[in-house]
Amino acid sequence: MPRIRHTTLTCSPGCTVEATLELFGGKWKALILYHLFEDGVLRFSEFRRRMPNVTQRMLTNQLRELEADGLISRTVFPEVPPRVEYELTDLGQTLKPVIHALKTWGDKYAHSLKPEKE
Amino acid sequence: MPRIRHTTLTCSPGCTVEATLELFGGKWKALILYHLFEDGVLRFSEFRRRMPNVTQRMLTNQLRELEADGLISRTVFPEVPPRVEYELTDLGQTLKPVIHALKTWGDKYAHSLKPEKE
DNA sequence: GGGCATGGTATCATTCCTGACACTATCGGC
DNA sequence: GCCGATAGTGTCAGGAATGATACCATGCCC
Repeated sequence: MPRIRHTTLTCSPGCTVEATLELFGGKWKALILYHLFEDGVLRFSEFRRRMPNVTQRMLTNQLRELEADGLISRTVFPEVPPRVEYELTDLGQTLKPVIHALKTWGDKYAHSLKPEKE
Repeated sequence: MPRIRHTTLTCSPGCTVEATLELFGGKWKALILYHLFEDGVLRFSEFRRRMPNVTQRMLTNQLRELEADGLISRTVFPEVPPRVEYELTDLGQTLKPVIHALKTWGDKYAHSLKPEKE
């Protein structure tokens, strides 16, 4: 449903860069992954607390897409009130250096960007 | 004009991740940067050859945004036919490890993604 | 004097992303 | 029997991101 996936990877030598980016290019996905790297396991409501300006619908969406891509797993506990836990899959774990690189760069250079609007 | 920039970086601990992503989250920006890391200096037409399925308008757009963010520089040579060269700024150079991380991950794992559509 | 190359712009359409808001189920506690 | 908590879903709408297409200026070459 989101952007067209380049599964063939034949477009160009740098195509895998594109492909990787499409995995967590969603507006909140990188943040979701980041929090999972920090905390390990998170419930839906814990995400909401960490990311207050994300609507419930968006959060669900992004989580589902990450799940569909095999980066995170979703475990439902049949309790009342319901409990759902999200954590990284093995594949998701491999993204750690990538997210880490993003974070490191951001911490270092984000302040040196020309302000735009806000 | 694009996504709202988080210049304040006060939203959350992982906000810089977001901020970084917004720099090259454009559909073709990462690819542009990648090619610049590979080739050093590129003319407009050389980008077009390397990325045939990007329209001229999009390419111009993305290049201008990267320039506005201070990641690449644009040099016009007053010749005929005109010549314009793009290269990474010092700030742009610092993104190398990030793009590299994306590429490395993609090369390793992109094939193991569930195919979607295409 | 027509065609080509370069590096674009302008305009319009469409598709996709994102957000607001309302609504649902269940069970326990008061 | 009403409220709250949790983890959502459904529908609608607005705006942003992207694409298609056509157009422009210049000077050289033939």
